[in-house]
Amino acid sequence: MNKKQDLPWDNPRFRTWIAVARAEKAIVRALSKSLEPLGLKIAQLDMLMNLYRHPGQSQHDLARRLLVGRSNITMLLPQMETQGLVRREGDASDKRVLRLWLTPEGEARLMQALAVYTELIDRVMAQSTPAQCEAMGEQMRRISEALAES
Amino acid sequence: MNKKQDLPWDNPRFRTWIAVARAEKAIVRALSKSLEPLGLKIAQLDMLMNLYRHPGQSQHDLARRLLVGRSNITMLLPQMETQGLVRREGDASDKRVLRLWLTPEGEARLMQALAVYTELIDRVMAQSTPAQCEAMGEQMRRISEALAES
DNA sequence: TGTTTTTTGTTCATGCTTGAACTAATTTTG
DNA sequence: CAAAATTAGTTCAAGCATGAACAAAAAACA
Repeated sequence: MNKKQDLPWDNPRFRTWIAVARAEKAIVRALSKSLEPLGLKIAQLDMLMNLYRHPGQSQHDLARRLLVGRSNITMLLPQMETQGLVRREGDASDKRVLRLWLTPEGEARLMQALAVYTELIDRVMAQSTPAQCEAMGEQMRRISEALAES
Repeated sequence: MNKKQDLPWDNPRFRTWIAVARAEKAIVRALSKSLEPLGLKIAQLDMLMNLYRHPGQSQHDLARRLLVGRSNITMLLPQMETQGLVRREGDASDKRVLRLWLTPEGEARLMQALAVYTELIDRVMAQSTPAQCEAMGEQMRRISEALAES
């Protein structure tokens, strides 16, 4: 009945999760700092990326894709519009929904930010081979699926 | 000059990072929900875990280990003391530092929470072999190191 | 058609985290 | 030893994310 053997620190899966959480936090901090000169926050960059890939989507869809609440989008959008990065337009056939598009300015800023972003990620993951990265990404996607089902 | 080839979505490392970030967010949400019945937030559990492994450490050390600001510790501690989970005591030889210990109650609560925690992690990572987990953890630790150096 | 239910977006109060400014204690330096 | 610099912890205001309550619009239903 050695209690220590039951502690999660001896559990490989648990130790891995701790490492993931710490690395994620460190990357987020580093990315925040790197984006500062561009006048962008991570949440804003996430929005820009999503709007680039899914132009004209509604606020509801955007919230779902970003895994945030709808109110979050509402609170964030005015800043983006003020900066001239995003354009918001009412849907013709459904007066409830507002559809979102990147402005040319928004797309340009996104490209600048992506350069910074990929530089950081490439640097940070440089010590893993592409195959190792691919394997890791696959495991992570399985985790997301496992949690989405429940 | 195909612009698309420069986009990060085609970059394996970048795609891996996106998967990591999404999985991390999903796990954090799930863990939050699971801890609710125990009356613990994740930040509090992190504190308990750290105090279990490093009893008597100062608030400054704790903040550094948790990768949070010192003020964060100051703001969080009163709740923990009120709940009777943590004991705070002035250092004899240095009147600036306050040292922290788990109470028996705190240790008991920690053990309950760890059971919930490991159950979640084990379930979520069940589709990866221990070897795969170990490899992933190793890569993540390398990332943390890469960021700590810079 | 008229009533109920669902959906979209907003508002607002709450809680968490942060960083800057501050006090007190300690260490370093001249 | 005295002055300056550093360190530990606190306070406070600001920024963000969240969820509940709400209004308007649309869809489902009878």
